[in-house]
Amino acid sequence: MNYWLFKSEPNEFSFDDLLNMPDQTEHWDGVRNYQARNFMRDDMRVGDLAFFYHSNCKEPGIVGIVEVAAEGYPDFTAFDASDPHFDRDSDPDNPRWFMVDVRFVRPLRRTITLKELKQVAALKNFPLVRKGNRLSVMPVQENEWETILDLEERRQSPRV
DNA sequence: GCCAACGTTGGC
DNA sequence: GCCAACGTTGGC
Repeated sequence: MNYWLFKSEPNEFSFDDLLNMPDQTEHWDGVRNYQARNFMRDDMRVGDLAFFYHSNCKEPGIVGIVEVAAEGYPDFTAFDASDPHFDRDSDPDNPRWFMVDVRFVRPLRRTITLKELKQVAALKNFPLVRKGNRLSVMPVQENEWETILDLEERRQSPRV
């Protein structure tokens, strides 16, 4: 089993939006980055757990946990000329972009902010906290996953 | 294959 | 709203 992190802008699609979807599940469409695509197409398995991260908002941070509910399959929004993520070069017979389905698991007890994550020595190599990072889907190492869950139980920025 | 130009991401 | 950092594109 692997761990992941999904970024989303809450004014586009928030963790609460996922909670309100039928079956609390939604496809993760619109990823147009090859590295992120490869994770979804090749590496994610049903039951993998992931953090849900709110980006480009007032308080960027991890707000909840989701699970992979369906493994990689073609992102059909790439074939829809009316969709903002349309890609005329993605051939339905040889799709360029893939997505998975994610299902709501639980909210965190509190938002773990990017600011806080950046202060944790054990997360030094976590791609999310590295300067200029733009990956919207990324792996989380098991020790990083546990470090972050430990932070959840604390009231404020710890020294790790 | 190099790299400048461009568009996008996303924190601040 | 600004802008640094990044990935992609396309001319050569």
